[in-house]
Amino acid sequence: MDDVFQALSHSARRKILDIVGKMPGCNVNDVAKYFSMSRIAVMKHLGILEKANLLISQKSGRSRELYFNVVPIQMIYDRWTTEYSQFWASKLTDLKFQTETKKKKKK
Amino acid sequence: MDDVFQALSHSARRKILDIVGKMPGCNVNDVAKYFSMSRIAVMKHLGILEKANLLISQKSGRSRELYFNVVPIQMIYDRWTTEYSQFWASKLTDLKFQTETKKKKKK
DNA sequence: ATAACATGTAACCTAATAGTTACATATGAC
DNA sequence: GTCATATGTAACTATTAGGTTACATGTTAT
Repeated sequence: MDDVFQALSHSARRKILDIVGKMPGCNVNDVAKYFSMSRIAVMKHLGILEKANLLISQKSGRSRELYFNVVPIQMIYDRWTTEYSQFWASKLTDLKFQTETKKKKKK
Repeated sequence: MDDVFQALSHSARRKILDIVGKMPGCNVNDVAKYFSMSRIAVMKHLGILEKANLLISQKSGRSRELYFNVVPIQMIYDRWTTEYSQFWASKLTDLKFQTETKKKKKK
């Protein structure tokens, strides 16, 4: 679980997930074009995502096809909707917490 | 958003959230008792959680009362249920897209 | 065969994490 | 006031993260 959260903690990696999610089967260079950092840096991010099982890759010829895997996210979703379900109902009605956090909300 | 995922990426911090969630208003030492690491290390974790807005603290006398805040988690939940909703139902997409996207990279 | 392309590996640098110990400050009990 | 308690701050260390450039390997096209 650490790996998944760690992988998702970097905006570049979440962006990669969005890109691959919209372009299933795209390769490393396709993804790297969206970033200003070097291709090697992108590959390291891909490696982290793959280690967290959020990406699946498959070699095809000289290129590597990338696929987004939603299962680990589903796992986290399940944890939150079960273990934290008690807080969802209670805190949603308490508007004090929401207004406090509304300003500092960013992407 | 980086802060929230980063905060959740360490199992000790997720454990802290569980502890504080079950003991609202508990203080730093109460939490530290659950860990073998030093109190200062625990305080650093608390600081990270507080910076991510997952914890709210309030001084009361000589101790600090801790509360779990579910709002940032709800924010993430919203993102996943909206942006990734396409993947939830059917995570297997046909392979038509990948051939199309690869041709477009002609330049 | 050779050139262009896609990916992989190695070595290196800087900054942030995660932890420690030692000391300082503030408060409640007596 | 004195002392135990609860928290806070400072300084240090080791490891990991995130990035770079240079070079190597494998594959497709001409």
